[in-house]
Amino acid sequence: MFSVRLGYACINVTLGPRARTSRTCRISNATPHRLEDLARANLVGLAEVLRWNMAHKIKVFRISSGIIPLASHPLAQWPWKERLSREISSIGDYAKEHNLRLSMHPGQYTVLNSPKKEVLAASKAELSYHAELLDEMGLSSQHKVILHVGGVYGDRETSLRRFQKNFRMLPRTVRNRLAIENDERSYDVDSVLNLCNSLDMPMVFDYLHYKAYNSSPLRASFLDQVYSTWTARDGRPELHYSTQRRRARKGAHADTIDTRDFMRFLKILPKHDIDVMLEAKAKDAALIRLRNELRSRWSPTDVIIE
DNA sequence: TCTGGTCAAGGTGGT
DNA sequence: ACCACCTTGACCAGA
Repeated sequence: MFSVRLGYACINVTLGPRARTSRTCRISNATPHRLEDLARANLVGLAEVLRWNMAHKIKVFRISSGIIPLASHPLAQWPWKERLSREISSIGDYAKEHNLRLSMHPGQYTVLNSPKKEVLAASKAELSYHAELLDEMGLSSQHKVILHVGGVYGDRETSLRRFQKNFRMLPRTVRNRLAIENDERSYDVDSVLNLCNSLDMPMVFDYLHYKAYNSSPLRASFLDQVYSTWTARDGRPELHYSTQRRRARKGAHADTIDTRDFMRFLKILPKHDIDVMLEAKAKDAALIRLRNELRSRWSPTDVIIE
């Protein structure tokens, strides 16, 4: 018997615009006062989304990187941690009280293995912001910041070594938060698994990226190796799952999750508790639809869908 | 109130 | 060489 908890990323489409969590502004309009108003409104939105999630028994959620707008930008600095400490810690308290799993996923501009020192510096600042936000919430290192390896720059091996070197230079508090995810064209599951083993980091397995990159069928023994990168400090393994959008670029997310395909995926899984982050354009609505369909069409004896 | 151009930012792949 | 695309759309000026 094992448990699969479902989650979704960043946006709740049911609650509507009031519960947005990524209000932002342009650098040209950014003042400390304005940034603070936006961030505070975003945190109110996040609290509302988390309450909605609890009312719908959803315990896994990705916090938008835009929750503190422009947080790592050198021209938009203000003491957000002090100014919003009450709001941030109250969200953390709520998450701990209800045993929520929160994660974050910096965007494509965060490239830890870039050969350019300005890009590396900006990436370090962005990773620190992510880690500091979760730290301020008082959340353990089970609440992850999930990163891709980055660019290839014509030489995958050298670029992997540069990732290792730069990773080792990060503060411990940031390193303990990080997990690495396979992508759809540069670093496949094998290279990310090797990298994670060499750095003692957990690996996030992304199903759609795997399918886009690899032609071989997924095996439970491979997922066992992925799961073994997660220690007690990291919590249960987190996986990403999405359905390919029809007649679209390879790797494009569909609006919803294909239920039959997800059922096949469940049957492959090792008997181990996990969290699955669903990446679908319909967000919370896609999660609820999938969960309802699973419950009505399938009565497994060894999996609990939460 | 709506819309099209633009926004902090990097790297890749298709033309 | 240029452009669209992506994580996670959202802002804003001009109508």
